[in-house]
Amino acid sequence: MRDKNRPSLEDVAVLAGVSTASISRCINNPKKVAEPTRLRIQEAIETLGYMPHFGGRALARNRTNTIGAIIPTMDNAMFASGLQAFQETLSEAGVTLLVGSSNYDPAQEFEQIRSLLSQGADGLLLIGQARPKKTHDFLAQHSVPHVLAWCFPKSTGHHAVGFDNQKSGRAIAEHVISYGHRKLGVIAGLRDGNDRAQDRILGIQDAIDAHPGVQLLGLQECKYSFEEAGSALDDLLSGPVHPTAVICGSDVLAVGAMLRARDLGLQIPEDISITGFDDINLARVTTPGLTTVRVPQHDMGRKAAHVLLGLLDADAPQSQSYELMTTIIDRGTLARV
Amino acid sequence: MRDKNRPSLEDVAVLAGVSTASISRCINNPKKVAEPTRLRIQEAIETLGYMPHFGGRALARNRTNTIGAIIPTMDNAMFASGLQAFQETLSEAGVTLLVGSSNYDPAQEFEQIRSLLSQGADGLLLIGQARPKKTHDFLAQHSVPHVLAWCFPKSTGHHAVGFDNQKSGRAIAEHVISYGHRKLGVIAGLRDGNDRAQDRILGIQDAIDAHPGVQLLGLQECKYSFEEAGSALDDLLSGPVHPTAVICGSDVLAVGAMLRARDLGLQIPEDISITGFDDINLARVTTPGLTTVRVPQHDMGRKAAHVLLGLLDADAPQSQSYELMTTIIDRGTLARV
DNA sequence: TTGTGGTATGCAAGCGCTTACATTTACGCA
DNA sequence: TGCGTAAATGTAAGCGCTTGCATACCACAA
Repeated sequence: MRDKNRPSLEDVAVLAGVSTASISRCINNPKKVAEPTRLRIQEAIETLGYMPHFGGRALARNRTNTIGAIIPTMDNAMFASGLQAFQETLSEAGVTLLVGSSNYDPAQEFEQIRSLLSQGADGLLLIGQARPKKTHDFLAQHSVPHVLAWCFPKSTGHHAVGFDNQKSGRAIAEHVISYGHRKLGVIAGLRDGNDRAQDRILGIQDAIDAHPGVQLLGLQECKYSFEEAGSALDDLLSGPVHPTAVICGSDVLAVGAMLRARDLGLQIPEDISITGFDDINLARVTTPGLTTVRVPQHDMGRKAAHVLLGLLDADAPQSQSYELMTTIIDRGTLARV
Repeated sequence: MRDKNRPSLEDVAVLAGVSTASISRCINNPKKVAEPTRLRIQEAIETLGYMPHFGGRALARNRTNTIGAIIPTMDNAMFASGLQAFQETLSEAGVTLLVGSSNYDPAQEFEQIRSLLSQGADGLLLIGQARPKKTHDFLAQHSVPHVLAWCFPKSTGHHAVGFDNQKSGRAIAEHVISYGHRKLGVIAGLRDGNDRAQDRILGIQDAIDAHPGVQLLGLQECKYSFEEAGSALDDLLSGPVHPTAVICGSDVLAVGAMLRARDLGLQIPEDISITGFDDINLARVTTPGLTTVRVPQHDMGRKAAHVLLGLLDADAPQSQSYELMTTIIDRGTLARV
């Protein structure tokens, strides 16, 4: 099994004329080694091109310095940019990122959790709070340090760095209502297994309930794609009464609806108002710009990394959860009526 | 060091009443174990919630089943979606993805290479071909299996899955010229250390050189952000003669230019034509839709994964390189003059 | 009965690194 | 000079898993 080409600690030790222990110390805790020895060792490492063997190290330390993240998909800029910030922050701390994707499927998520864990992840970043009991049990059984992002559960004992989807959903709906809209439509992501989508809808519903006279003419669920959102808009417009505003559960959905509306010859926002959620790049680019809810993706990623690192650092002050605030960005897709 | 809570092979062996060797075999090669034993073992594994220890396994096998990818940034949907496809494909093969990002900086890339390798990556996905000698030497010294994506070098002995940036750059420029444009401007990414940006420019230059009468009025390099691209457009428009078309090195740049053009009160494409490169979601969403070069991001990610997996599989037919084709997508930002 | 070949399992030697503990060395001070 | 102490280094025992080799067992043929 031994790889003849790869130098081991042993080899370095021989070259430098010291024991393997000293090399190890020199690498992990340079102060414990005398200056001249250290130089000799460093030179040996250099000339041999030595790199510690990951397996050996992980075995001896029972720690990999690796953290896993499982997100629905990197195809949504939302998660991609959060992940980018997450990775950068980990990297600064010398920790490496393992990535898995679930495609919004709890079963796949479970598999990825298993997989990343068996790859030695010391901790995990997970999106949202809703998951099958099986998954929860698994995390508990193995006492996996993990933090949840993109949500902020009030109750559970999980660590979380995110925002309150329901509150934010309510906020954007209130905003729409405050513009005078009374007949609303909603295009949301598939709720099943997706608490973020679910909570946003709940929030919207809250707002509607709080305003007598405001009615929800239709609620469509669909996948996060332009095409599906377009069809959802079709359905919303198929009834006898049309909504004056369509609140969408994500920017991708909103943009899909906008594209379809344009194809139908509808002016935005004159003929129909549309709002998004997330504030990804797309939202800045449409004409008119998309009125949406800004989610602090980078902050979330960065902060989640800090919390997770804190969780793994035995002598760090116990990490907390952080609730981040969302804000409404008014661009041009919401009209006053 | 021993983690009291974590069951080891030993524990399972005791419970199942067999040797550790059988357990190991049962996990890695079930056929080598008799039916009844296998069931007994599986039950033991189940009740203990046993999961193989990564370090032990990596040490014994000298293989981690992990592959690293280092991309400039996930903040660009271009790379994010390629990475998504890459990850999915690896996952199907039971391989886990490690991610590093370089922010277009060769030094950072080198660090990430070191880092991922020392985390045990069996192979690497890298973007583009241009890198410092130091990096090349390092890869060679450690004989790291790797494949290059987003490029298709003709000469080197590297494995690659990508496309010819120069050819594609030339193609889009020819396209623009064929529409009658004679006064061109270019907004490109920073060339330094970025062969994709560089090659695209070379291709554009090729096309210009091949058409006497066509002139390049200005070439701006900038970071991949809307704002910088906007400023670049300003600069392009600051001369006495304005370009009738601006060829951009990426969709992000093109969209940035479009936004600025709009702010300046210019109609696209009547007053100025703009083209992109990549064909990310953004390009479908602008008004009018962005005329751009489609890069098969998903295919590239998927194929790169296959090639890399092939490289690592000792008894696989030797993997090849693949050149993928780009196509020009005509939307609405290119006018005939 | 014995021999033969195949299959199922166990034994034990690593894989490369870390670290508790033992040993050596150097130095200051009585 | 001798002793105590601290700093530097060495020794060796694991960490959990894989795997070549040895062993045990069984069915069948001679």
